[in-house]
Amino acid sequence: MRKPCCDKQDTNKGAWTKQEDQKLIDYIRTHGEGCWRTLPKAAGLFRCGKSCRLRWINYLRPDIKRGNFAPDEEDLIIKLHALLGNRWALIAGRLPGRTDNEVKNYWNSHLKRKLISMGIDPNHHKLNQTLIRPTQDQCVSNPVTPKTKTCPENDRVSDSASCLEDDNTSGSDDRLNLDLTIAVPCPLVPMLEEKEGRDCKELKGTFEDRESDGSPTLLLFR
DNA sequence: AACACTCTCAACCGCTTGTGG
DNA sequence: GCCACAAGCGGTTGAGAGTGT
Repeated sequence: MRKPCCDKQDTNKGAWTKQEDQKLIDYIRTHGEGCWRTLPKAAGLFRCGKSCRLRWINYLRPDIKRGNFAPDEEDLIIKLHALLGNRWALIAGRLPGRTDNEVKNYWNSHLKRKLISMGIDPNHHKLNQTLIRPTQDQCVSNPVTPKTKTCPENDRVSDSASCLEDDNTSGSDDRLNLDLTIAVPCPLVPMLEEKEGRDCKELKGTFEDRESDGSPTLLLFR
């Protein structure tokens, strides 16, 4: 039988108070992240270490990007989900400033439903046979760049689905190579541009499975 | 205004994975 | 290789906010 991660009798549960948040922030600022098991006691918190870790990672970390997901982020999540499944931490790792919890919640509350409403199976990212696809009148494909369909409701998602369909039919190549277009978060653009010495507002990327752990690496290029 | 219902998201729980002895 | 422990992850829950009637 596994030992509980903390003495449940002495721990607070539920929503965090401002004071608790401040204690955690102050402690981590001084001592850094790590050793979550001993942190609560050291920081004077009556919380279990896991709870502290979660609070920090999902809410208090200074680099967290809050607010609505951009269409580009939505698109990327859908593509990554098709690629990786429910591996939220991996997906979140490709979205700067987003946490696994946030991505998971957004998927469950928005994207999943969106795909379903469009007749796409969110688990397998395949079009249901019964789907009534938008007519030419409703959804005009750009003959030059299929990625820029103009469709009411949302085009990017349908685009993701169609692109994934293509991916699925392209055989069982082990090497992942998704052609993606992502928007770089605004605060990062100047940094990137300085580093790259060029306009980086829109970059193209591809995933390549070239790391020993098998996780795909996002390579940016133009 | 009051109630019911739905939605969102922070937080919890339990399992898995990684690491050091 | 085995064990114990800590950290990480994904599924699930529930409180509170929002919306409809």
